[in-house]
Amino acid sequence: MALDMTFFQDLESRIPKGQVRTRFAPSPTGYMHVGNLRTALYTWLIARHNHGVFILRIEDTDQGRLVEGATDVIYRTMAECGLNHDEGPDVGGPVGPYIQSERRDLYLPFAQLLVEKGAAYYCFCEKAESEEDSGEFDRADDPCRSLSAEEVAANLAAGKPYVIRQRIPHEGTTTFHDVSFGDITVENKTLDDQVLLKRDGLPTYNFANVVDDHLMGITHVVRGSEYLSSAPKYNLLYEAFGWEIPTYVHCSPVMRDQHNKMSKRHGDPSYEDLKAQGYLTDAILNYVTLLGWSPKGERSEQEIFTMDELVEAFDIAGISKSPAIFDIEKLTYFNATYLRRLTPEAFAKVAEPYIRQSVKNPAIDVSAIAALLQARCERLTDIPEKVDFFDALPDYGVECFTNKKSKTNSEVSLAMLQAAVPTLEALPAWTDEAIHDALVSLAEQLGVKNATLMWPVRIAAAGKLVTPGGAVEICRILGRDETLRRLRLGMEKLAG
RNA sequence: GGCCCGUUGGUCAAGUGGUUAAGACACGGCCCUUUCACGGCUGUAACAUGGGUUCGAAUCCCGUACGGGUCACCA
Repeated sequence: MALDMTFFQDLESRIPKGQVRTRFAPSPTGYMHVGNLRTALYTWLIARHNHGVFILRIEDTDQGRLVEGATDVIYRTMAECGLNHDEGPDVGGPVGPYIQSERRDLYLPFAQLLVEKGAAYYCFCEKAESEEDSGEFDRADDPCRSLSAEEVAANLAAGKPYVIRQRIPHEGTTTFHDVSFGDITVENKTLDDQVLLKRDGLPTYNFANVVDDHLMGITHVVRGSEYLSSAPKYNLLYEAFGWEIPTYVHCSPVMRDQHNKMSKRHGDPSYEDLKAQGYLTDAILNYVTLLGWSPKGERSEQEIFTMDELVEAFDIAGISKSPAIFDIEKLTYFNATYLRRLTPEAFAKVAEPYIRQSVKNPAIDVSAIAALLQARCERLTDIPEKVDFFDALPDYGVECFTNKKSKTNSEVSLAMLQAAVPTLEALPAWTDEAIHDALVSLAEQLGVKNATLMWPVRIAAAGKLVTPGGAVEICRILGRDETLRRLRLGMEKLAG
């Protein structure tokens, strides 16, 4: 079964020399967790920083774990995050196909090539019998490892099912290099003769990776540190093929706490969950990038980066070795910062649906409320409960009128409202400025500090201790009639 | 259990033999102020541990502890 190597040589010739090529290769599980997102981000960043090519490859060699619509989640998330790929299943490219199941016929010849070279062998053993959980790793030699060529040929001719295993040397050590972990050496006797080609003819993840990464000209392999221990076997494979070994970039996991990785199982949020919780994509990306990576060079006090700035600054050497705990508090800080940096118009646009969740009254100016909210919310989902009072005056108690710092109590508040109502009623214009000036000068006339007048007005207008915006803005948005109605209601409460 | 990896404040982290051991989040205080925020200023807080090497170790070596990963015809 001769392999047409000229085909592959031709493929390689189509990849420009020296071009940095990275790939994000998820298996379609229907869920983009934070660790995955970060890996995708780093992979993309490495490609863009080096003006290279970013490839999306779908690894679906596990027929038992296919999830309906799962690739859509991947495409959607990548697109939403701006992690655009240059080559992939949907956009094509010179080294496709980009879905492993569509490349299934490719792997057998390579496995056979390895057999010819003596780096792999056919194994006809029955499927893993009783898990003899011996506890200790014991590389008991597979009997098929020493089958003669004739025996193999006979078994093959008899149509016996088989797998192809990697033949790992008994002696010596293997060393590989990782960008952040440095050189790691292991003894070959601790490595097992892993399966390369499964009984169903599909490659295992480890084999498909080596073959595909080579055929796709991948220069930087970015993946989770859980693959660190299989890296030596990769090197042995590359060496057997005579292929150039790519640069390895292993990333430590994103943890939920000291002991556990972030996981769907524990209810940790995925990218989509975070979106649903009111987090902005840019904030998530900024935070996640800094979770396990830090910019080189001058100490920066600034942690807010645009994607362009990240592309510029991203340096592989800045990736850290130790696991990082995901801190929702800090993500929230980033989100708040991004929210504040939006233009007022952009903020109003993203905030409107949330404001409308509790403010149904069409007469209310939503953009005016948005303006009050912009410096006051950390997550978009905080919004509805902050502005519900615009629609319906809450049932509040008179004790709300008492505030030490503003020097108000029930008695004072009643007097203030009695003075405020006619003043506001007589106002020629209903604007922030007009209301503000009128109330401030009223306070001056009454010989009280601004707060003494503003506090009762705000309480009566909003029926809430804490509100976005002050008395002036709230009255303005409520409108004259509703404001006066509420202030009079407050007076009744205080008088009664 | 074997093998591999990791360990700087509560969290993210800078640091590659000589620093008063950055910075960010969170937390405390002060200022601003019409509530709450925003903003500004400021404070508390760290090199897991024991041995070396060295004139000098967060930085290098060895051990210990703790944590993580891996040991599939899953990825």
